[in-house]
Amino acid sequence: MTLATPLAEPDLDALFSALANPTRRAIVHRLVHGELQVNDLAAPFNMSLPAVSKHLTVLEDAGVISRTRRGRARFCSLHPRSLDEMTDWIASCRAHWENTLDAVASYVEDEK
Amino acid sequence: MTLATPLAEPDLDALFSALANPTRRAIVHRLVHGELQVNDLAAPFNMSLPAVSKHLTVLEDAGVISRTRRGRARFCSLHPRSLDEMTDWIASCRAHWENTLDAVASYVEDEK
DNA sequence: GGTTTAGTTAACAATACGGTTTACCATCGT
DNA sequence: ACGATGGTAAACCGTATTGTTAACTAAACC
Repeated sequence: MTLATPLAEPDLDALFSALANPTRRAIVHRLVHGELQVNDLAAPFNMSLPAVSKHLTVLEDAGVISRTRRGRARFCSLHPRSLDEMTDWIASCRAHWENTLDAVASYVEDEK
Repeated sequence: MTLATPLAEPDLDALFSALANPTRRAIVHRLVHGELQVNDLAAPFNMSLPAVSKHLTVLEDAGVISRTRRGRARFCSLHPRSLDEMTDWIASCRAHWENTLDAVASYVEDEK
């Protein structure tokens, strides 16, 4: 039997909460087209640079992006692989769900 | 051109942050096997009933579950459809990303 | 060497989150 | 009618989140 107590899944905590913020999702969508330096990345957002920098830290800690220094600029790039962990979790839900549906279906079938 | 300013996506905010908590993910996983009344649902968790009740409210507001009253019990059931919105968002990222990879690949190809 | 450019760190404020305990309401059983 | 059961609401507390401004570090340019 599977345990209901929430076992530690710090990656998923960080991943889901990283993407729970619209600014951070917009950052991810911008980075999908290729790497950008922080200034260019931050330009369209209506907030201070430190605020954007903090969002980048959140995304980096969650493993969604990485920042590397080149000259005096920092370039941000996406780690799309990290998003797989989330879709895997959701897929595992759906798998169980569909098993349940199948079980119900076959039960109904047996009743006939 | 797509706008970088984060347009309102309240559903995604609520969905991602609903699943950013390990207790709430465990609740979802338990409900995947079928509906449960709040007491049974809450039993394995090492926290008070009001705490679980609040988590259920968060999940309900995010559209992940619904609670219906039958007698004096409240039964919780999953709305797996709601999870699609998240996977759609992630898929849209991946689609852009793969377009970018394709573009790079064909660029490299052209260079040869 | 001094100044500009790029970005982070620090300190702070307001609000949200996640838990508690107590009080409450509604339903069932006797 | 009354007590027990199932669950939510209210009030509260500590911590985390999201933003601000000001100060700082590091590379680039003249």
